[in-house]
Amino acid sequence: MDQVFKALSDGTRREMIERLTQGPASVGELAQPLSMSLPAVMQHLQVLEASGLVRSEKAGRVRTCHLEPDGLRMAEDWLGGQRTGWEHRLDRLGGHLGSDEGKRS
Amino acid sequence: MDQVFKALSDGTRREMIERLTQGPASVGELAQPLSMSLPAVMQHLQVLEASGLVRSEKAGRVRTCHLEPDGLRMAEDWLGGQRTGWEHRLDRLGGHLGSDEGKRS
DNA sequence: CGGATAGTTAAGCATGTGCCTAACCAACGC
DNA sequence: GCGTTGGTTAGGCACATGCTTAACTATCCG
Repeated sequence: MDQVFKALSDGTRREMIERLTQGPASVGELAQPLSMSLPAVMQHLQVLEASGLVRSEKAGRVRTCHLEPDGLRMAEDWLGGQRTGWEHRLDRLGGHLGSDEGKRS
Repeated sequence: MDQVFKALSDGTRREMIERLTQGPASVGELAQPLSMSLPAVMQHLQVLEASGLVRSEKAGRVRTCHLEPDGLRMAEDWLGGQRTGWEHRLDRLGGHLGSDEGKRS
């Protein structure tokens, strides 16, 4: 979990993820819009893989990376859990707080 | 956004957040279960406040901290957006497999 | 007032992070 | 084979992070 949020805490890595939502990409393709050396991209990629957010396989001399959505979901679940826990507490705490009610996802 | 995920990327800070879902707490109360000096907790608190996830006010000599759920929701939304974007791509791809004539980005 | 309580500031240290360059390896294409 | 392309490894540098202790301020309580 640490690793997931740490991976997400860098803007460059989030850009890479956004790129990967549009479909798989090679390391070079990931690097192209990033104005950054290839080794730097590699390191970001390693962080993303260590976190479980991204997986990649090498075919020939090109490594193809794709998203692993379970990782995103895990982070999303933790966040949602905290938020709903908080909302639940407010419920228990007397329901007439009024204005922000009935909204749930 | 960077700051939100950076704040969440540390286990100690996530513990503090979990604590705060159960209701407001003073700095000392936050520090108690953390086996860590008070200044260290202060620094974590500053990170959390800078990220917008937590807010705190000082009354007398005690500072009371509480969660700011909009921050959590923002992070959750980004994650959800990526995931649903990815799922949507899979949808488009499911109709006619094998033809990849869409966007080449 | 004077002491205990709650927090804050300052300085310093060890380690981690993000980037670079230079060199290296492994497919291709001819 | 030989050069080119795509990726990888190694080493290093600048700065950020997470923590510490020591000293300081500000409130409360008797």
